[in-house]
Amino acid sequence: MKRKRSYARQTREALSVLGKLIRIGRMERGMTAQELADRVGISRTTLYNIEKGAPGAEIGTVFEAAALAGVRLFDQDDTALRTENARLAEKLTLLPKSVRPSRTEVDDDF
Amino acid sequence: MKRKRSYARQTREALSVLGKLIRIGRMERGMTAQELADRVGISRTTLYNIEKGAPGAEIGTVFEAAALAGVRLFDQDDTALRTENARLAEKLTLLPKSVRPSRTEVDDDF
DNA sequence: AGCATGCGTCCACTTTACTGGACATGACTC
DNA sequence: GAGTCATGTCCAGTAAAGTGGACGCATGCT
Repeated sequence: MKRKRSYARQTREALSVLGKLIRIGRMERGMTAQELADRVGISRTTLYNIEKGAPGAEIGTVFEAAALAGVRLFDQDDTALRTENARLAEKLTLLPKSVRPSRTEVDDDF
Repeated sequence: MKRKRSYARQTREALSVLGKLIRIGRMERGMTAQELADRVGISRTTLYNIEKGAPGAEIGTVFEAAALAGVRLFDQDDTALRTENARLAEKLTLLPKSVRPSRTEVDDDF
């Protein structure tokens, strides 16, 4: 049977960071949670959990969401890894309390 | 209901690469599939699927396996990302057909 | 060669994540 | 303030992932 698991701190942090990267990438592209969820093919609830860093989500959907949000993942030559992520990561601490893509203009620098 | 999904090429590649990194890291540490599975708290079957790059696996267990196998994931300052992975990635193409950690010596350079 | 060990893979059963809907809250516009 | 839109969060039903066991095969040891 499937058991409830515990995760190392490093694992939880990685999940949290990836979730935030996805959220930042999504907002930068002016997508609502619903829009991204539709493109990935999951419910908004699940995307919300992914962005929160839930460990139970399927890795395929998480990676797909990341890809559609512009987050670089593991590549054959993983030199490409940092390029985009590093830029996004700079904004990790700037996450607004309640996030919502501006309706008046998109692609602002929030 | 849960639907069967399709994934972008980029997503499948990321999954495949991560799986291989885990396998390489595990072998470098002289761990059998069973040992790593036990430490993560999953079955050998599931670990096998993860190393194969199955998109359905839970991201928490995949990241945990990666952490225990020495693969660096997403960090707060993601400068650390490449260091270890780049070294492992050099061996991506050298994967032996049938893998098994040598019993006589561990930590060899294969 | 014979034996032991680890991997590749299948299957029926069980547990879990995903879903869709619903409701509250926060933020922006008029 | 009223109206709108996006997010935060909960829940019961349902489909899918995880499990343990089993079997064959490859590899390494003696």
